[in-house]
Amino acid sequence: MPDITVSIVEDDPEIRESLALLINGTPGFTCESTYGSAEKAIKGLVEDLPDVVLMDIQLPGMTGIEAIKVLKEKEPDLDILVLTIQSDNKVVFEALCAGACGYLVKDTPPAQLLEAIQETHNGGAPMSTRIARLVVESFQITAQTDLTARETEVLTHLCKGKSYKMIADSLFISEETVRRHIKNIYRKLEVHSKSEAVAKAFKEKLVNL
Amino acid sequence: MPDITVSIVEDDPEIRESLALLINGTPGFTCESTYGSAEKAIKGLVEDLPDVVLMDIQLPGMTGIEAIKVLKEKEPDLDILVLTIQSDNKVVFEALCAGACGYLVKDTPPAQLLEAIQETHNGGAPMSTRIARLVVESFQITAQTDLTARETEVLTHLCKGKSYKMIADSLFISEETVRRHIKNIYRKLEVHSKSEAVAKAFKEKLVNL
DNA sequence: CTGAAAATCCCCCTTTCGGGTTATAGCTTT
DNA sequence: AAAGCTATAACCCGAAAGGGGGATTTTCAG
Repeated sequence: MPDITVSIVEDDPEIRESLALLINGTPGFTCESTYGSAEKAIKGLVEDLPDVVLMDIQLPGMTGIEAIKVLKEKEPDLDILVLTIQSDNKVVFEALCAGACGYLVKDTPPAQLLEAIQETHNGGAPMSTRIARLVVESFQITAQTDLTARETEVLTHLCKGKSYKMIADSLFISEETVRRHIKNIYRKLEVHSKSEAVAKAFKEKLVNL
Repeated sequence: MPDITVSIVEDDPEIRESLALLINGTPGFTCESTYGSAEKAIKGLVEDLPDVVLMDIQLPGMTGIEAIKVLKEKEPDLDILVLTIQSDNKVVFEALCAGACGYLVKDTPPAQLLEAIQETHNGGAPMSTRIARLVVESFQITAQTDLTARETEVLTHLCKGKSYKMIADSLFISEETVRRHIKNIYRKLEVHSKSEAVAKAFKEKLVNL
Protein backbone atom coordinates (compact mmCIF):
# COMPACT_ATOMS: atom_id res chain seq x y z
CA MET A 1 0.00 0.00 0.00
CA PRO A 2 1.42 3.41 -0.95
CA ASP A 3 1.93 6.12 1.65
CA ILE A 4 -0.91 8.47 2.48
CA THR A 5 0.14 11.83 1.07
CA VAL A 6 -0.56 14.92 3.15
CA SER A 7 -0.38 18.67 2.54
CA ILE A 8 -0.19 21.24 5.31
CA VAL A 9 -1.64 24.75 5.18
CA GLU A 10 -0.42 26.65 8.23
CA ASP A 11 1.09 30.10 8.60
CA ASP A 12 3.27 29.48 11.66
CA PRO A 13 6.54 28.09 10.24
CA GLU A 14 7.40 26.33 13.47
CA ILE A 15 4.14 24.40 13.68
CA ARG A 16 4.24 23.76 9.96
CA GLU A 17 7.70 22.24 10.08
CA SER A 18 7.06 20.14 13.15
CA LEU A 19 3.90 18.73 11.58
CA ALA A 20 5.81 17.94 8.41
CA LEU A 21 8.52 16.24 10.44
CA LEU A 22 5.97 14.18 12.34
CA ILE A 23 4.26 13.04 9.15
CA ASN A 24 7.43 12.31 7.22
CA GLY A 25 8.88 10.54 10.23
CA THR A 26 6.02 8.08 10.38
CA PRO A 27 5.99 5.03 8.11
CA GLY A 28 2.96 5.05 5.83
CA PHE A 29 2.71 8.85 5.67
CA THR A 30 4.36 11.39 3.41
CA CYS A 31 4.08 15.13 3.68
CA GLU A 32 3.96 16.12 0.06
CA SER A 33 3.83 19.89 0.37
CA THR A 34 3.35 22.72 2.86
CA TYR A 35 1.89 26.18 2.34
CA GLY A 36 2.04 29.28 4.48
CA SER A 37 -1.15 30.87 3.17
CA ALA A 38 -4.51 29.98 1.70
CA GLU A 39 -3.70 31.71 -1.57
CA LYS A 40 -0.49 29.75 -2.07
CA ALA A 41 -2.24 26.53 -1.15
CA ILE A 42 -4.97 27.07 -3.73
CA LYS A 43 -2.39 27.76 -6.38
CA GLY A 44 -0.21 24.82 -5.48
CA LEU A 45 -2.72 22.15 -4.55
CA VAL A 46 -4.44 22.01 -7.92
CA GLU A 47 -1.12 20.90 -9.40
CA ASP A 48 -0.43 17.91 -7.19
CA LEU A 49 -3.32 16.66 -5.13
CA PRO A 50 -2.53 15.00 -1.80
CA ASP A 51 -4.81 12.44 -0.18
CA VAL A 52 -5.49 14.67 2.80
CA VAL A 53 -5.04 18.39 3.44
CA LEU A 54 -4.46 19.69 6.96
CA MET A 55 -5.92 23.18 7.01
CA ASP A 56 -5.51 25.89 9.59
CA ILE A 57 -8.34 28.43 9.89
CA GLN A 58 -6.65 31.59 11.07
CA LEU A 59 -4.40 32.52 8.18
CA PRO A 60 -3.07 35.85 6.93
CA GLY A 61 -5.30 37.10 4.10
CA MET A 62 -7.87 34.58 2.99
CA THR A 63 -9.13 32.41 5.86
CA GLY A 64 -8.99 28.64 5.90
CA ILE A 65 -12.80 28.55 5.58
CA GLU A 66 -12.67 30.49 2.32
CA ALA A 67 -9.85 28.27 1.12
CA ILE A 68 -11.93 25.16 1.79
CA LYS A 69 -14.80 26.59 -0.24
CA VAL A 70 -12.57 27.37 -3.19
CA LEU A 71 -10.74 24.05 -3.07
CA LYS A 72 -13.92 21.96 -2.78
CA GLU A 73 -15.37 23.91 -5.69
CA LYS A 74 -12.43 22.81 -7.84
CA GLU A 75 -11.82 19.40 -6.28
CA PRO A 76 -14.99 18.05 -4.68
CA ASP A 77 -13.33 14.76 -3.75
CA LEU A 78 -10.41 16.27 -1.89
CA ASP A 79 -10.39 15.45 1.83
CA ILE A 80 -9.70 18.51 3.95
CA LEU A 81 -9.14 18.13 7.65
CA VAL A 82 -9.29 21.28 9.77
CA LEU A 83 -6.55 21.60 12.39
CA THR A 84 -6.89 24.79 14.38
CA ILE A 85 -6.94 26.45 17.78
CA GLN A 86 -10.36 27.97 17.26
CA SER A 87 -13.29 25.90 18.31
CA ASP A 88 -16.20 28.27 18.71
CA ASN A 89 -19.53 27.13 17.39
CA LYS A 90 -19.68 29.46 14.46
CA VAL A 91 -16.29 28.58 13.01
CA VAL A 92 -16.85 24.84 13.38
CA PHE A 93 -20.11 24.85 11.46
CA GLU A 94 -18.82 27.26 8.84
CA ALA A 95 -15.90 24.94 8.21
CA LEU A 96 -18.09 21.87 7.91
CA CYS A 97 -20.57 23.68 5.66
CA ALA A 98 -17.67 24.82 3.50
CA GLY A 99 -16.70 21.20 2.97
CA ALA A 100 -14.26 20.16 5.68
CA CYS A 101 -14.49 16.45 6.36
CA GLY A 102 -13.21 16.61 9.92
CA TYR A 103 -12.22 19.05 12.64
CA LEU A 104 -9.35 18.74 15.08
CA VAL A 105 -8.23 21.21 17.70
CA LYS A 106 -4.52 21.87 17.94
CA ASP A 107 -3.90 20.16 21.25
CA THR A 108 -4.47 16.80 19.55
CA PRO A 109 -1.56 14.50 20.44
CA PRO A 110 0.62 13.34 17.51
CA ALA A 111 -0.57 9.75 17.62
CA GLN A 112 -4.19 10.80 17.36
CA LEU A 113 -3.46 13.26 14.60
CA LEU A 114 -1.91 10.49 12.52
CA GLU A 115 -4.83 8.24 13.32
CA ALA A 116 -7.22 10.99 12.20
CA ILE A 117 -5.41 11.37 8.90
CA GLN A 118 -5.63 7.63 8.41
CA GLU A 119 -9.32 7.67 9.29
CA THR A 120 -10.02 10.53 6.91
CA HIS A 121 -8.40 8.58 4.13
CA ASN A 122 -10.58 5.59 5.01
CA GLY A 123 -13.72 7.65 4.49
CA GLY A 124 -14.21 8.80 8.05
CA ALA A 125 -14.71 12.20 9.60
CA PRO A 126 -12.53 12.54 12.67
CA MET A 127 -13.41 15.22 15.18
CA SER A 128 -12.03 16.21 18.55
CA THR A 129 -14.17 15.10 21.46
CA ARG A 130 -15.81 18.44 22.12
CA ILE A 131 -16.39 19.16 18.43
CA ALA A 132 -18.14 15.85 17.88
CA ARG A 133 -20.53 16.60 20.71
CA LEU A 134 -21.22 20.06 19.28
CA VAL A 135 -22.02 18.54 15.92
CA VAL A 136 -24.30 15.86 17.32
CA GLU A 137 -26.12 18.32 19.56
CA SER A 138 -26.86 20.47 16.54
CA PHE A 139 -29.37 17.83 15.50
CA GLN A 140 -31.27 18.01 18.74
CA ILE A 141 -34.13 20.38 19.39
CA THR A 142 -32.93 23.40 21.26
CA ALA A 143 -35.61 26.00 21.60
CA GLN A 144 -38.45 25.54 24.01
CA THR A 145 -41.54 27.30 22.75
CA ASP A 146 -44.90 27.31 24.43
CA LEU A 147 -46.76 26.26 21.30
CA THR A 148 -49.67 23.91 21.94
CA ALA A 149 -49.83 20.53 20.23
CA ARG A 150 -52.36 21.82 17.73
CA GLU A 151 -50.31 24.90 17.00
CA THR A 152 -47.22 22.78 16.37
CA GLU A 153 -49.28 20.69 14.00
CA VAL A 154 -50.38 23.78 12.10
CA LEU A 155 -46.82 25.08 12.04
CA THR A 156 -45.66 21.79 10.58
CA HIS A 157 -48.10 22.19 7.71
CA LEU A 158 -46.95 25.78 7.20
CA CYS A 159 -43.42 24.42 6.89
CA LYS A 160 -44.54 22.22 4.04
CA GLY A 161 -45.63 25.36 2.22
CA LYS A 162 -49.37 24.82 2.56
CA SER A 163 -51.99 27.55 2.34
CA TYR A 164 -54.61 28.21 5.02
CA LYS A 165 -57.16 26.37 2.91
CA MET A 166 -54.99 23.28 2.45
CA ILE A 167 -54.23 23.14 6.16
CA ALA A 168 -57.91 23.44 6.97
CA ASP A 169 -58.66 20.51 4.67
CA SER A 170 -55.85 18.40 6.14
CA LEU A 171 -56.95 18.95 9.73
CA PHE A 172 -60.69 18.89 9.02
CA ILE A 173 -61.29 22.28 10.58
CA SER A 174 -62.45 25.57 9.11
CA GLU A 175 -60.07 28.01 7.49
CA GLU A 176 -61.03 30.49 10.18
CA THR A 177 -59.71 28.20 12.88
CA VAL A 178 -56.47 27.77 11.00
CA ARG A 179 -56.27 31.54 10.87
CA ARG A 180 -56.80 31.72 14.62
CA HIS A 181 -54.06 29.15 15.32
CA ILE A 182 -51.68 30.97 13.02
CA LYS A 183 -52.39 34.26 14.76
CA ASN A 184 -51.42 32.62 18.05
CA ILE A 185 -48.31 31.08 16.50
CA TYR A 186 -47.22 34.47 15.17
CA ARG A 187 -47.72 36.05 18.57
CA LYS A 188 -45.74 33.34 20.36
CA LEU A 189 -42.91 33.22 17.82
CA GLU A 190 -42.96 37.00 17.48
CA VAL A 191 -43.24 36.94 13.69
CA HIS A 192 -45.64 38.52 11.23
CA SER A 193 -45.73 36.33 8.14
CA LYS A 194 -45.72 32.75 6.97
CA SER A 195 -42.24 32.91 5.58
CA GLU A 196 -40.89 34.35 8.80
CA ALA A 197 -42.62 31.63 10.80
CA VAL A 198 -41.26 28.92 8.52
CA ALA A 199 -37.77 30.37 8.73
CA LYS A 200 -37.91 30.45 12.51
CA ALA A 201 -39.33 26.94 12.69
CA PHE A 202 -36.48 25.58 10.60
CA LYS A 203 -33.75 27.52 12.33
CA GLU A 204 -34.91 26.53 15.79
CA LYS A 205 -35.97 23.04 14.78
CA LEU A 206 -39.50 23.53 16.09
CA VAL A 207 -40.94 20.94 13.74
CA ASN A 208 -40.20 17.32 12.88
CA LEU A 209 -40.62 17.01 9.14
CA MET B 1 -12.07 7.47 40.09
CA PRO B 2 -15.24 5.37 40.28
CA ASP B 3 -16.16 2.94 37.51
CA ILE B 4 -18.17 4.18 34.55
CA THR B 5 -21.59 2.55 34.93
CA VAL B 6 -23.26 1.21 31.80
CA SER B 7 -26.75 -0.11 30.96
CA ILE B 8 -27.49 -2.27 27.95
CA VAL B 9 -30.75 -2.28 26.01
CA GLU B 10 -30.63 -5.17 23.52
CA ASP B 11 -33.17 -7.87 22.72
CA ASP B 12 -30.76 -10.63 21.67
CA PRO B 13 -29.79 -12.36 24.95
CA GLU B 14 -26.55 -13.64 23.54
CA ILE B 15 -25.28 -10.24 22.44
CA ARG B 16 -26.60 -8.72 25.64
CA GLU B 17 -24.72 -11.13 27.85
CA SER B 18 -21.50 -10.94 25.92
CA LEU B 19 -21.56 -7.15 26.07
CA ALA B 20 -22.20 -7.30 29.81
CA LEU B 21 -19.32 -9.71 30.21
CA LEU B 22 -17.02 -7.50 28.22
CA ILE B 23 -17.91 -4.43 30.25
CA ASN B 24 -17.77 -6.14 33.64
CA GLY B 25 -14.54 -7.83 32.67
CA THR B 26 -12.82 -4.53 32.04
CA PRO B 27 -11.37 -2.52 34.92
CA GLY B 28 -12.99 0.89 35.16
CA PHE B 29 -16.33 -0.25 33.75
CA THR B 30 -19.38 -1.75 35.42
CA CYS B 31 -22.48 -3.02 33.65
CA GLU B 32 -25.14 -1.91 36.04
CA SER B 33 -28.22 -3.34 34.33
CA THR B 34 -29.44 -4.91 31.10
CA TYR B 35 -32.88 -4.77 29.47
CA GLY B 36 -34.43 -6.84 26.71
CA SER B 37 -36.90 -4.22 25.53
CA ALA B 38 -37.39 -0.47 25.31
CA GLU B 39 -40.39 -0.59 27.63
CA LYS B 40 -38.51 -2.41 30.39
CA ALA B 41 -35.56 -0.07 29.97
CA ILE B 42 -37.72 3.02 30.39
CA LYS B 43 -39.27 1.58 33.52
CA GLY B 44 -35.98 0.44 35.00
CA LEU B 45 -33.61 3.23 33.99
CA VAL B 46 -35.46 5.99 35.82
CA GLU B 47 -34.77 4.12 39.07
CA ASP B 48 -31.02 3.84 38.82
CA LEU B 49 -29.34 5.99 36.20
CA PRO B 50 -26.11 4.70 34.65
CA ASP B 51 -23.47 6.99 33.19
CA VAL B 52 -23.97 5.62 29.69
CA VAL B 53 -26.75 3.60 28.02
CA LEU B 54 -25.97 1.32 25.08
CA MET B 55 -29.14 1.25 23.01
CA ASP B 56 -30.08 -1.06 20.18
CA ILE B 57 -32.51 0.30 17.58
CA GLN B 58 -34.35 -2.74 16.32
CA LEU B 59 -36.28 -3.95 19.38
CA PRO B 60 -39.54 -5.83 19.77
CA GLY B 61 -42.37 -3.34 20.39
CA MET B 62 -41.15 0.18 20.91
CA THR B 63 -38.06 0.99 18.85
CA GLY B 64 -34.81 2.26 20.29
CA ILE B 65 -35.46 5.65 18.65
CA GLU B 66 -38.73 6.03 20.52
CA ALA B 67 -37.04 4.91 23.71
CA ILE B 68 -34.36 7.57 23.30
CA LYS B 69 -37.03 10.25 22.90
CA VAL B 70 -38.85 9.15 26.04
CA LEU B 71 -35.69 8.79 28.09
CA LYS B 72 -34.24 12.14 27.06
CA GLU B 73 -37.57 13.75 27.87
CA LYS B 74 -37.29 12.47 31.43
CA GLU B 75 -33.52 12.61 31.80
CA PRO B 76 -32.04 15.21 29.46
CA ASP B 77 -28.53 14.69 30.79
CA LEU B 78 -28.43 10.94 30.26
CA ASP B 79 -25.85 9.86 27.67
CA ILE B 80 -27.28 7.34 25.23
CA LEU B 81 -25.00 5.64 22.77
CA VAL B 82 -26.64 3.81 19.87
CA LEU B 83 -25.17 0.40 19.07
CA THR B 84 -26.94 -1.26 16.16
CA ILE B 85 -26.63 -3.08 12.87
CA GLN B 86 -28.69 -0.57 10.98
CA SER B 87 -26.85 2.31 9.43
CA ASP B 88 -29.11 3.76 6.79
CA ASN B 89 -29.29 7.50 6.56
CA LYS B 90 -32.79 7.86 7.91
CA VAL B 91 -32.26 5.84 11.08
CA VAL B 92 -28.97 7.56 11.90
CA PHE B 93 -30.45 11.04 11.75
CA GLU B 94 -33.62 10.03 13.55
CA ALA B 95 -31.53 8.64 16.38
CA LEU B 96 -29.39 11.75 16.64
CA CYS B 97 -32.44 14.03 16.49
CA ALA B 98 -34.07 11.94 19.19
CA GLY B 99 -31.11 12.67 21.46
CA ALA B 100 -28.49 9.96 20.97
CA CYS B 101 -25.04 11.28 21.70
CA GLY B 102 -23.19 8.81 19.52
CA TYR B 103 -23.74 6.05 16.98
CA LEU B 104 -21.79 2.82 16.64
CA VAL B 105 -22.40 -0.01 14.24
CA LYS B 106 -22.27 -3.51 15.69
CA ASP B 107 -19.05 -4.63 14.06
CA THR B 108 -17.16 -2.25 16.34
CA PRO B 109 -14.31 -4.20 17.96
CA PRO B 110 -14.49 -4.54 21.78
CA ALA B 111 -11.55 -2.24 22.43
CA GLN B 112 -13.13 0.54 20.41
CA LEU B 113 -16.49 0.03 22.04
CA LEU B 114 -14.96 0.51 25.47
CA GLU B 115 -13.08 3.53 24.20
CA ALA B 116 -16.34 4.95 22.85
CA ILE B 117 -18.07 4.50 26.21
CA GLN B 118 -15.18 6.27 27.87
CA GLU B 119 -15.31 9.06 25.31
CA THR B 120 -19.05 9.47 25.74
CA HIS B 121 -18.54 9.85 29.45
CA ASN B 122 -15.89 12.50 28.78
CA GLY B 123 -18.38 14.59 26.84
CA GLY B 124 -17.63 13.25 23.38
CA ALA B 125 -19.82 11.84 20.66
CA PRO B 126 -18.23 8.71 19.24
CA MET B 127 -19.36 7.54 15.83
CA SER B 128 -18.30 4.74 13.53
CA THR B 129 -16.22 5.91 10.58
CA ARG B 130 -18.98 5.80 8.00
CA ILE B 131 -21.54 7.39 10.32
CA ALA B 132 -19.27 10.32 11.11
CA ARG B 133 -18.83 11.03 7.43
CA LEU B 134 -22.59 10.86 6.89
CA VAL B 135 -23.12 13.35 9.66
CA VAL B 136 -20.48 15.77 8.43
CA GLU B 137 -21.72 15.57 4.85
CA SER B 138 -25.18 16.53 6.03
CA PHE B 139 -23.84 20.04 6.57
CA GLN B 140 -22.66 20.40 3.02
CA ILE B 141 -24.77 21.77 0.22
CA THR B 142 -26.30 19.00 -1.79
CA ALA B 143 -28.71 20.27 -4.38
CA GLN B 144 -27.52 22.07 -7.45
CA THR B 145 -30.10 24.54 -8.67
CA ASP B 146 -29.79 26.82 -11.65
CA LEU B 147 -30.68 29.94 -9.70
CA THR B 148 -28.75 33.04 -10.74
CA ALA B 149 -26.71 35.01 -8.22
CA ARG B 150 -29.40 37.66 -7.97
CA GLU B 151 -32.11 35.08 -7.53
CA THR B 152 -30.18 33.39 -4.74
CA GLU B 153 -29.82 36.78 -3.12
CA VAL B 154 -33.58 37.35 -3.28
CA LEU B 155 -34.23 33.84 -1.97
CA THR B 156 -31.94 34.54 0.96
CA HIS B 157 -34.02 37.56 1.87
CA LEU B 158 -37.20 35.50 1.53
CA CYS B 159 -35.68 33.04 4.00
CA LYS B 160 -35.32 35.86 6.50
CA GLY B 161 -39.05 36.37 6.27
CA LYS B 162 -38.93 39.67 4.38
CA SER B 163 -41.78 41.05 2.29
CA TYR B 164 -41.45 42.07 -1.36
CA LYS B 165 -41.25 45.68 -0.27
CA MET B 166 -38.48 45.07 2.27
CA ILE B 167 -36.47 43.09 -0.24
CA ALA B 168 -36.87 45.85 -2.78
CA ASP B 169 -35.54 48.37 -0.26
CA SER B 170 -32.61 46.15 0.73
CA LEU B 171 -31.50 45.58 -2.85
CA PHE B 172 -32.31 49.11 -4.09
CA ILE B 173 -34.57 47.85 -6.84
CA SER B 174 -38.28 48.24 -7.46
CA GLU B 175 -40.84 45.93 -5.97
CA GLU B 176 -41.77 44.90 -9.50
CA THR B 177 -38.31 43.55 -10.08
CA VAL B 178 -38.43 41.62 -6.86
CA ARG B 179 -41.70 40.14 -8.09
CA ARG B 180 -40.08 39.16 -11.36
CA HIS B 181 -37.16 37.45 -9.61
CA ILE B 182 -39.51 35.60 -7.31
CA LYS B 183 -41.59 34.43 -10.26
CA ASN B 184 -38.45 32.95 -11.76
CA ILE B 185 -37.42 31.39 -8.45
CA TYR B 186 -40.84 29.76 -8.11
CA ARG B 187 -40.61 28.37 -11.63
CA LYS B 188 -37.12 26.95 -11.07
CA LEU B 189 -37.88 25.49 -7.65
CA GLU B 190 -41.31 24.35 -8.80
CA VAL B 191 -43.13 26.02 -5.90
CA HIS B 192 -46.01 28.45 -5.70
CA SER B 193 -45.65 30.42 -2.48
CA LYS B 194 -43.12 32.10 -0.25
CA SER B 195 -43.45 29.54 2.50
CA GLU B 196 -42.93 26.67 0.06
CA ALA B 197 -39.86 28.39 -1.36
CA VAL B 198 -38.44 29.01 2.11
CA ALA B 199 -39.10 25.42 3.13
CA LYS B 200 -37.35 24.11 0.03
CA ALA B 201 -34.45 26.50 0.47
CA PHE B 202 -33.87 25.29 4.04
CA LYS B 203 -34.31 21.62 3.28
CA GLU B 204 -31.93 21.68 0.35
CA LYS B 205 -29.56 24.21 1.91
CA LEU B 206 -29.86 26.58 -1.01
CA VAL B 207 -28.99 29.62 1.09
CA ASN B 208 -26.20 30.58 3.49
CA LEU B 209 -27.81 32.44 6.34
C1' DC C 1 -20.21 42.72 -33.00
C1' DT C 2 -24.11 40.08 -31.94
C1' DG C 3 -27.34 37.38 -29.56
C1' DA C 4 -28.77 35.17 -25.37
C1' DA C 5 -29.34 35.52 -20.66
C1' DA C 6 -29.99 38.29 -16.80
C1' DA C 7 -31.76 42.22 -14.54
C1' DT C 8 -34.68 45.88 -14.52
C1' DC C 9 -39.50 48.02 -14.64
C1' DC C 10 -44.73 48.42 -15.60
C1' DC C 11 -49.83 47.02 -15.88
C1' DC C 12 -53.69 43.91 -15.26
C1' DC C 13 -56.37 41.04 -12.07
C1' DT C 14 -57.61 37.51 -8.35
C1' DT C 15 -56.54 35.15 -4.29
C1' DT C 16 -54.38 34.84 0.02
C1' DC C 17 -52.83 36.83 4.20
C1' DG C 18 -52.66 39.40 8.48
C1' DG C 19 -54.83 42.12 12.05
C1' DG C 20 -58.85 43.46 14.63
C1' DT C 21 -63.01 41.82 17.12
C1' DT C 22 -66.36 38.51 19.05
C1' DA C 23 -68.17 34.09 20.66
C1' DT C 24 -68.96 29.21 22.40
C1' DA C 25 -67.86 24.61 24.08
C1' DG C 26 -64.70 21.76 26.67
C1' DC C 27 -61.13 21.00 29.80
C1' DT C 28 -57.86 21.99 33.68
C1' DT C 29 -56.48 24.39 37.63
C1' DT C 30 -57.22 26.87 41.58
C1' DA D 1 -67.61 27.42 41.45
C1' DA D 2 -64.78 30.51 39.10
C1' DA D 3 -60.95 31.52 36.31
C1' DG D 4 -58.04 30.39 32.57
C1' DC D 5 -56.55 28.15 28.54
C1' DT D 6 -57.47 25.65 24.18
C1' DA D 7 -59.88 24.63 20.15
C1' DT D 8 -63.37 25.76 17.41
C1' DA D 9 -65.83 29.30 14.23
C1' DA D 10 -67.33 33.70 12.08
C1' DC D 11 -67.00 38.60 10.12
C1' DC D 12 -64.65 42.83 8.04
C1' DC D 13 -61.04 45.17 5.66
C1' DG D 14 -56.84 46.62 3.74
C1' DA D 15 -52.36 44.95 2.43
C1' DA D 16 -49.53 41.49 0.40
C1' DA D 17 -48.75 37.92 -2.65
C1' DG D 18 -49.16 35.43 -6.95
C1' DG D 19 -50.21 34.67 -12.05
C1' DG D 20 -50.72 36.60 -16.69
C1' DG D 21 -49.01 39.71 -19.95
C1' DG D 22 -45.14 43.02 -22.14
C1' DA D 23 -40.87 45.94 -22.46
C1' DT D 24 -36.13 47.93 -21.88
C1' DT D 25 -31.42 47.91 -20.50
C1' DT D 26 -26.98 45.44 -19.02
C1' DT D 27 -23.82 42.01 -19.31
C1' DC D 28 -21.12 38.61 -21.06
C1' DA D 29 -19.59 34.87 -24.07
C1' DG D 30 -18.93 33.38 -28.68
